[in-house]
Amino acid sequence: MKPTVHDIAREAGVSLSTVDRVLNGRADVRPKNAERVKTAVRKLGYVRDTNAANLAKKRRYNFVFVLPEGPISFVDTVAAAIREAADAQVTDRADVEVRYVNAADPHAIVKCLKSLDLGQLDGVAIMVPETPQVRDAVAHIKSAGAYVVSLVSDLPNSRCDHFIGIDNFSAGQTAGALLGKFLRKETGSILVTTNSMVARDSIERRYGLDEILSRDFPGLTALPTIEFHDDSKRIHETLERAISEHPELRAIYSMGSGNTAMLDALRDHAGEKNLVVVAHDLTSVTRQALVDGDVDAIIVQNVGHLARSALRVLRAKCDDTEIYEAQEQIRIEIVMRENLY
Amino acid sequence: MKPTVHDIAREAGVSLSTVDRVLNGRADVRPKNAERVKTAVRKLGYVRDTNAANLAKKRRYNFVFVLPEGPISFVDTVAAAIREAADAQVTDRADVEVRYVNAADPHAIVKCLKSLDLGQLDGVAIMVPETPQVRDAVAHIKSAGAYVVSLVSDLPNSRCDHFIGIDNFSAGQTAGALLGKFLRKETGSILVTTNSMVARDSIERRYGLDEILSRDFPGLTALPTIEFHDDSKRIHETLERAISEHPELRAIYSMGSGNTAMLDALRDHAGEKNLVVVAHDLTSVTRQALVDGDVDAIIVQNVGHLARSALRVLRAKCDDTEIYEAQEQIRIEIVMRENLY
DNA sequence: GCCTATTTGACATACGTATGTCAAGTCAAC
DNA sequence: GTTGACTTGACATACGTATGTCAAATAGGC
Repeated sequence: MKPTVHDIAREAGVSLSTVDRVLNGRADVRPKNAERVKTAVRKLGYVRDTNAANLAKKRRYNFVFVLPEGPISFVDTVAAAIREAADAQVTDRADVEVRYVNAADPHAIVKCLKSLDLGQLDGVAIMVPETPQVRDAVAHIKSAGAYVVSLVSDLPNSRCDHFIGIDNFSAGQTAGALLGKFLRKETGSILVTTNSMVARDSIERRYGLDEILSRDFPGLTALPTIEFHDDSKRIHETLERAISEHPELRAIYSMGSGNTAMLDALRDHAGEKNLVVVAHDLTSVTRQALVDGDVDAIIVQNVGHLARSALRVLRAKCDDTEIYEAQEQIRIEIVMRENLY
Repeated sequence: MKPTVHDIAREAGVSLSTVDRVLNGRADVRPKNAERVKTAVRKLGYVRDTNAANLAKKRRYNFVFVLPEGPISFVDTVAAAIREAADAQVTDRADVEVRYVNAADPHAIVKCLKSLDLGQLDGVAIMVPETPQVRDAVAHIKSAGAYVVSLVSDLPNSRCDHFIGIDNFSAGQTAGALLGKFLRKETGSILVTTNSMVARDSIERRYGLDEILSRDFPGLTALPTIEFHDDSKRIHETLERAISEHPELRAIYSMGSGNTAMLDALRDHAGEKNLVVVAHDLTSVTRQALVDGDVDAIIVQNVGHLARSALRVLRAKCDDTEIYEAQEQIRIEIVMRENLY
């Protein structure tokens, strides 16, 4: 039988009230008695029944997700996953709200974070680039007693409670290894594209790619990263030029958002080149491209897992409960047409 | 505010007792009143608070896992994952026991299944091949009110409540696609090995492989499957012969257990051939082989996910709660050195 | 040893559900 | 209209925890 507070009281030779005061820090307790309670807790291996406690407290968890706004289809899939997870039983007692900010504007991000009702808030998951202002806002939220996790892109200098996402350096390595193996005996160059290198993600992926290519696939050269800042004309021109200027072009690695334009351009300009294509993130566009055979493989972080993990981690933090790391580890998945889900 | 049984009673104009009788089928209730309760439930969208109910009932869940015994390292990883999941908070209120049977002996399996204390049992997850006897035993367990899920290998003709595992046909397709893409412009043959084709898994994977090769990679031919029945000498000889007899050999696909022997043999006999190797299941052996570069990619079903999923599904069945399909979907993962976890 | 401030314990109530007892109510058949 | 069988409602208790009230116990300062 699991010990209860009653057992603790008996073991410690104090009353239930005192046990409660120690466990919940509700009033001054003489050090001697506090120590006896703590000893009894350790001795009996007491762990609070969070469900019963939540029942008694009528506990609700208030969580907010802050996502970048704009026409980024990956973010849409994340948002959908959050809503689905919030609806499912995974999140009893949790109210979750999704807010959007202009991620390119640190000021706007901070404004959004400052506008949170810290009295109500239990935790927030944020998916924005790190800036000093964001770092301060995170600290502010934490000082108010709420928990903060970063989602998808890490905020290494902010004191977040957890990071929910993949290691982008490894993701870049994985892409590089895939490209290298797909091009096994071939040599040539790889076109690397992204919407913007401002996002830390792309930078890290690029590092990972370069590292693995130079170490394991010296016959392959990655061309300088092309950024096309939501400009589909630019990607068309760039791709066209790259194909004509680089007859040795063998592959394309699309590192981040903006797959749509890249894939459109690819269809127009590279029909006969038979390029190997690796992209990131499973969206309706990349999904279709996989099915059509326009993309060979996609590097994926499962958005359902991201959403559920963020919620579980925030809850665990609120409950001061251990995080089940094995479950919260977001894996770098490789998806091809055959294991598409 | 979520409606409670009190709200239902008020809405239906009956007493709490009657609501309880209807909700838990505890006694005869006049049809008219039963209908009023059910209507109120629907109208208010009442859902039972399982945590509160479990608290009141002092509910415990009794689950048993039945795994194949013998020196199968994949099974060891599954068992470890089950124990880890059972220890973690994921499984409050659950007692889980792991039993081993000789999976090659249908009689032994049935004996094990019959020996379960059906009075205590709430659910069982079984990882054994399907036979008519097993099918009957499953039916027997179910008729006693316990739930049954199949783990890793499906029992399509038994009336299990759920299957926790991957689609092995798709897994074979995935392996085929990987091999095809790794060998992009090459032609030649692929050696296919397994410990035993008795297991349905291997058969399905082989079908998937053949399907994808003939459709998408006609230049590649899969040789007849070699079974080596726990005989490491046989795999050595076979591999040696295959390499000498098939100069066009390009790759090896190890479909199931027995990777150890296969990899040993590979190191001895195929040093200079530079074969592409795809195997199944992440064990200490395949993990090391990945790191050493002896294997190019591994098709994985995450054992932690398998274990947690089995437990969640069994609970959901016991609670008559909806299964969160998106979460329970076991993915066919592709693991290379770079995204190894 | 007394006074006061602090600490403690006993008790009650609650959360949402389960389950039992027993008296009161309702119904159908005679 | 009465009987007996069935159905219902009121109430009590419980699960493990939280939280409040108030009187009693205790410690420390004198």
